[in-house]
Amino acid sequence: MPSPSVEDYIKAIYKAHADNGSVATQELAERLHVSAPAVSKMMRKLSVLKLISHAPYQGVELTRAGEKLALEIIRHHRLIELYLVQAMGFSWDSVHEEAERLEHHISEEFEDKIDELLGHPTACPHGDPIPTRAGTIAPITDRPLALERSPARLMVKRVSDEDAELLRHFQALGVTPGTAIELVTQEPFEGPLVLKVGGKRVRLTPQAAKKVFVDAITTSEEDK
Amino acid sequence: MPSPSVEDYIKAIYKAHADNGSVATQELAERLHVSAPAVSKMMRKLSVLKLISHAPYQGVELTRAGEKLALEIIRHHRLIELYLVQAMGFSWDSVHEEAERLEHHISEEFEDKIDELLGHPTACPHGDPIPTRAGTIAPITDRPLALERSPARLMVKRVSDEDAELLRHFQALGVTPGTAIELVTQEPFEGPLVLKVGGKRVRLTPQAAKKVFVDAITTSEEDK
DNA sequence: CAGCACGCTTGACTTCGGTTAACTTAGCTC
DNA sequence: GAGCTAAGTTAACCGAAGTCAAGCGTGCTG
Repeated sequence: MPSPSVEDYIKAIYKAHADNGSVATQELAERLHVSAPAVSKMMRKLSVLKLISHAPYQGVELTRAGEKLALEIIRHHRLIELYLVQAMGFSWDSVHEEAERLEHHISEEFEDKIDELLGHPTACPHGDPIPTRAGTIAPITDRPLALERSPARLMVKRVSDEDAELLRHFQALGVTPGTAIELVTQEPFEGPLVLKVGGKRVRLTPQAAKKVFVDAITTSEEDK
Repeated sequence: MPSPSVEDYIKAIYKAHADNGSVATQELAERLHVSAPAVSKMMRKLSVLKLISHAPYQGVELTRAGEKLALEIIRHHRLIELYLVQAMGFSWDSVHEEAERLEHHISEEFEDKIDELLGHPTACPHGDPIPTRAGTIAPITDRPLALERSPARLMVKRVSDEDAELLRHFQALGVTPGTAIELVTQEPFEGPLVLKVGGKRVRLTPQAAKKVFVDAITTSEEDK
């Protein structure tokens, strides 16, 4: 059974890969709040464990075993987040940290139980897909709202879960997963985006809009 | 914030004290499945942390700070156990291990939330009292069933939670906290105790009867 | 294409929690 | 009260995961 530390590294590699495509030593160091040498050393260890493939000075890549482990931890994380929100009444801005700790310490039975109690959900409170037990995950099709350039009707799919402050802001604006919004315009000189959310006009800085992920509205969602 | 390891030692000291009155190095080593030297070293550390007072070769005693820490961990443990059973539908013989891990990793907010969701309970599924947040605990008044010598009507208060097999046995017999039982007799030569539980006669080995804790029946419980 | 800067890795050391082996100490037995 | 035994402690060491300082490698820049 891998240590929490190993799990954190594997998860960070998975996320860096998903976010950037690349996985640099330094980036992992920043994500994990450790020094670069700590990362280098751990990479060797993970190589030996066959969780990554790693040619020194080149990048790092998860093996299938590493990916499965990453997805299992992420599954734990997202199921826990959703359970905390839906079953226990926590607010969506307060569950990330708790899940971050608990994800390393729950049993398979616990995982299965909350999955069952939640009715086999497919997304966490922030809209991220929940991996299956088998180690697969729905592909991401959404794009950052910040990249949308022309007015359009859009569906909020996900928001970044790591900044509680920002999550409260999104909630106050009504920008939450499953909400249909309309991008009206962007104010000049990299100014805020102007949106229509539930009939109200709201403004969102480009910074914040990077953390909101949207998709074109599908016909089945038209009734919103 | 103390490490899980420190918490485990403090909890073991508390329990050894409660069970035996004394706290020997060797006993802690057995309870924690570590070597005696590991205990010795940790005792020095806990002394420095002012969680215990420890004169070498003499026993060890929790300070008030140590006791508070022990009670906080035990509170976590018992609240988690109860939540797993009552809110999530786990069986009472399967929750000890899960609680053993999770007790070290939940936040104060989580602790408060389950306390609230459970309606500020006073006992875990095995009948052990739940310490308060302030670090107090209801005194134990029950005695091991194995020590009862004469026929009597008794109330099951607690059962030991550490052996899942035994818990299933107790459940099958109907010997659970809150159940009134009647001690009929003990068969000769340290034979099993004969009980009446819910109208049925059942037999319990002295070994098992050591793990059941009973009290005289109070008038308010007469209606059972 | 030489040189250099930056990023990555190696090396030497720390802390934490554990081990085994060797040695004290307390308390019991004669 | 001397001596032994069992329990407790100290010493030397290990592995995990981290640190800082120093040394490589890659690839961009002039």
